[in-house]
Amino acid sequence: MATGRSHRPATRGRGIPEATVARLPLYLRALTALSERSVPTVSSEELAAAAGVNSAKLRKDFSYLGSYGTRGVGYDVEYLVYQISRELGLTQDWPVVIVGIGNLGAALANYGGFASRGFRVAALLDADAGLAGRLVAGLPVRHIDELESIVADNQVSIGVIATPAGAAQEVTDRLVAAGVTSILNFAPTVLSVPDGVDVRKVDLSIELQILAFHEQRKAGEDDRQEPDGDVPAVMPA
Amino acid sequence: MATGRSHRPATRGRGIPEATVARLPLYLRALTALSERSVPTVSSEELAAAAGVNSAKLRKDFSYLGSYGTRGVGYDVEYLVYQISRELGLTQDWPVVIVGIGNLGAALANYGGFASRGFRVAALLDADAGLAGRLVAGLPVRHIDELESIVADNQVSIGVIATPAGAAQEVTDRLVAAGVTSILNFAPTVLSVPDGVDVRKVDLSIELQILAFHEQRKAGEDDRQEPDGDVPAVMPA
DNA sequence: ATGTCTTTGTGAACGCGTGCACAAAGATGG
DNA sequence: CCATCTTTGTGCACGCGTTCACAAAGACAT
Ligand SMILES: NC(=O)c1ccc[n+]([C@@H]2O[C@H](COP(=O)([O-])OP(=O)(O)OC[C@H]3O[C@@H](n4cnc5c(N)ncnc54)[C@H](O)[C@@H]3O)[C@@H](O)[C@H]2O)c1
Ligand SMILES: NC(=O)c1ccc[n+]([C@@H]2O[C@H](COP(=O)([O-])OP(=O)(O)OC[C@H]3O[C@@H](n4cnc5c(N)ncnc54)[C@H](O)[C@@H]3O)[C@@H](O)[C@H]2O)c1
Repeated sequence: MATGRSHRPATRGRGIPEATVARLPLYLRALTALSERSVPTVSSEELAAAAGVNSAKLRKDFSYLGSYGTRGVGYDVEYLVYQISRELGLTQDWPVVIVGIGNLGAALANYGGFASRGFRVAALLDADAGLAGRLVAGLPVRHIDELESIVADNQVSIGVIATPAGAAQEVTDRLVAAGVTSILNFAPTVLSVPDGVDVRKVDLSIELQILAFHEQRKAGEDDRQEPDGDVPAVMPA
Repeated sequence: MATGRSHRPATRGRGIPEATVARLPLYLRALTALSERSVPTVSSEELAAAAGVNSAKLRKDFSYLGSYGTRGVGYDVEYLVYQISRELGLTQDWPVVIVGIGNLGAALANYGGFASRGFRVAALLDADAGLAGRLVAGLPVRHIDELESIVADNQVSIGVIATPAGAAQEVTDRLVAAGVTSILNFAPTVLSVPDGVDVRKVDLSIELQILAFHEQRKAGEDDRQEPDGDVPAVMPA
């Protein structure tokens, strides 16, 4: 596994910073709303406000894509929608499989935001044979044993995992072996994958704990109840 | 709104870096698993592997909490679980309300990971009068008009929004007015809140788009089908 | 054509986060 | 009590991301 750090001039032609990539969908959403209202152009200031970011940041982000603005006027909404869509790869169709059709998996299957951006649910998979054939969001749940053939037949490259944590690594291994190279993981586990496979995780529990941390700090600034004292002396040997 | 940037020595006493805070729940999860297996101590190397991070990073993270390790041995699992829990504010109970009990909201209500870390669902709220009284995960859905009294009576400081995007800002305003100061938002919208209120968002659609970007780049490295040429000339005036 | 006014695109400075590499701490064995 | 060996805690350097601030580009009016 070559680290490949030596060359790579930080920011180059196709080299869009990760932080910028993460914001492009945000801009796209704001632009789509403007497009639906038939707004022809927006300034970086307006668009930044709509997306909830700093305008200088937005301009720098766009500068990585090229010079698509017109000074004194702003950005052409339709053109920018197209450019960002193309950059994100949304001009093509992305078949997705969802594995684990329980509470969360079913909610995801019903989620309209999937189809709206070129993501098509190719199949719903579950290990529970009792679920097989049942319709969820208009699609039949299929047995996990069909995973390999479904991924191959539909050229699925993105998998969503909504199984219990204990099954997530096994499912991941099967997805990767079948040819999936991007995984969105909702199970609270660290997944290990080979190089070349991307994993992103969504973890509700972590988000809540981060909120709790800040919440506690806010409260502590007023109360200042226990500076340090009452820590149970559970010190190790 | 004072920016308050001038002083603030980057990292101080209670000043734990945000990136570290975001990793503490990860460490806590790994440590809890070790605790259940009655493992007494772990080295930074082992724990880092379990949490999927670099061991130096883990040690630096812990150094912000204090010196809880023993050189030559490692960290005492139970003690560390306690320290991290305390730091995250998980030694106390956090009542939470979930607003919008549709597909996603119901899945969240059913999620076991909530209660497991001191988060208690105080109420489920929905605007649909038809849902009122119906049991979801053992709790009755209550009408959104009860929001203010429920938040006040239960001292709720954390709210979860799972309504459609169009309703999210209005719900946010009501939550904030009622006293909620932390919001976890699942609706695909930018929320504006007053200073002192924290918002974290979970956005499935954005995650998928980020995956698609990298997926496209991977494919492009082999194919290199369209270098630039066939871009429709939709250039603005 | 010329001037004014708006807004982009970016150079530069700064701060945060990451990871290396190592000195010091302390456990453990003789 | 000393030597050895493991593992922590952290100084340091580096790179990424953010923000400021401004020159230049260009629209638009006269
Ligand atoms: N429900 C939530 O709001 C929520 C929130 C955050 C995270 N999560 C996580 O998402 C995951 C799913 O949550 P849920 O509430 O839907 O659980 P669930 O128990 O309702 O559903 C899990 C589904 O996965 C299936 N499954 C189990 N093993 C499988 C395997 N090896 N292959 C394929 N399918 C398998 C089960 O048959 C079941 O249908 C869990 O890891 C949970 O921790 C859930
Ligand atoms: N389902 C998913 O997997 C998923 C994934 C990502 C994001 N989201 C987002 O989460 C939100 C909910 O998704 P869903 O699939 O559960 O939708 P849903 O339509 O099933 O549920 C929405 C619920 O909110 C209630 N509601 C509407 N207006 C309200 C108001 N003003 N106050 C209180 N309740 C109100 C509705 O009565 C309904 O019960 C949406 O914004 C969606 O974009 C959903």
